[in-house]
Amino acid sequence: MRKGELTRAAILDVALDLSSRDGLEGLTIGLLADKMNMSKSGVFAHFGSREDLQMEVLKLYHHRFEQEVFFPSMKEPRGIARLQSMYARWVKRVSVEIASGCIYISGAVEYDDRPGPIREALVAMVRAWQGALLRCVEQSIATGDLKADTDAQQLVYEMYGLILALHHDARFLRVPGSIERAQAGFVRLLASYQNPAAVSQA
Amino acid sequence: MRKGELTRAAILDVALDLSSRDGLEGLTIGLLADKMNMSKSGVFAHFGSREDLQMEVLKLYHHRFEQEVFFPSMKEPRGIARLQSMYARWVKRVSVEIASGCIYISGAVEYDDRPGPIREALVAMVRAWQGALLRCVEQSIATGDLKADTDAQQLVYEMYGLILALHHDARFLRVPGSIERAQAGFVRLLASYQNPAAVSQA
DNA sequence: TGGATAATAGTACGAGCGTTCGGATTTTTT
DNA sequence: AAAAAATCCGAACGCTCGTACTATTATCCA
Repeated sequence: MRKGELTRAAILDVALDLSSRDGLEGLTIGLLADKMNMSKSGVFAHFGSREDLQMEVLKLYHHRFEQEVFFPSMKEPRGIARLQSMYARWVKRVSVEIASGCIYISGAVEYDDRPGPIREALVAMVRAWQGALLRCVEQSIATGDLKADTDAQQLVYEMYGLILALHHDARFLRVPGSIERAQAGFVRLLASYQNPAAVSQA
Repeated sequence: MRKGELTRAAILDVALDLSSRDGLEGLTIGLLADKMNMSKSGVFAHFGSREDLQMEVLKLYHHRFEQEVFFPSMKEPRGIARLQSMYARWVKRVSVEIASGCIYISGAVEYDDRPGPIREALVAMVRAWQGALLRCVEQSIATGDLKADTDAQQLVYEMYGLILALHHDARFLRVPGSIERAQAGFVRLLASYQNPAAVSQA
């Protein structure tokens, strides 16, 4: 009972690593077993199916993302400070994932046309994150940090674009300095939407 | 001799369709043969290997991208007009690919950690496109359409981000209105970098 | 029109995939 | 310490994949 949960957690940890590299759809029980020095059936026994395994990996990734990016930022005061914290932590996380790969981003490509529970879960998670960003932007408008006529959805859209470009240029093209571009883009983005009154205040 | 080339072209056409949907790495000779009402070996005989087939599909995609986006824009006069044409045609193309998938974008995820000739070719193509955008931006600076202190690389980075966000939100999340967001983002982007003198001129 | 040549089909192989099942082994509980 | 239960392994299954080889059919050129 206890040992099982332990190795199960260890398997999921390695599985998350492999999935980051090769994608959730590239995750293979055979390779996972090798990395764990276990038999295929031994690994398999901890999950009812490969799909269940993928789902657990996805949930684990989601959990870590929340822990590293979302929750710490919620401690910041509402408004632009929290928004900046969210973005900064997001960039930091993706920067680390330049070496390993980001499941939200690779998953978006893998499951854009592959129906099923994995896609549904993934969509829900990304939507939740975009929703969190949206609420934060709306609060920033309410506090007066951002202009009153700010299109919140548009701002979130462009923030997401900066992150996607970071992942693309840094991980795929391996262009140096992409992190700085992601940061500079956000600064320019805020400059467009920021309330002039609040700027001069700060 | 002649009929072979004909069916070969037909195979590549269908292969491009399948690759757009499932990715180059998801392209399968068996499925391709089914769609062509041919045998696996019949299809296979036209290409020395699956990798050669993938390479040909990639070249075909590149060719179509050039025909639809790059070449027509080069007829526009240098400067911001050409840049706008490039972006507009790019958005238009990706808009169509919302249903089918974009190989440049899906390929960036599939081959970000998979070495080999396919990756090399893909990187070269994307770099070439970004290079074309970069030159166009630099010309726009030279003509005075954009501010003299414009960071050309940064502008290209952000343009690419807008397109990636379009593909992400429209194809994966299936959010309506993403095309308009991509266009609005570009307008705002130009407003940031555009030469005030040129703006009042226009 | 015939003979060379190209184009396609058919079959088979070996590898890897997820999955099943029975038994051995270890861990936990009584 | 004995019984019960959880854990893991090994082998095998059916499937799909890319590829190789042979044979048959269709096409092209003299």
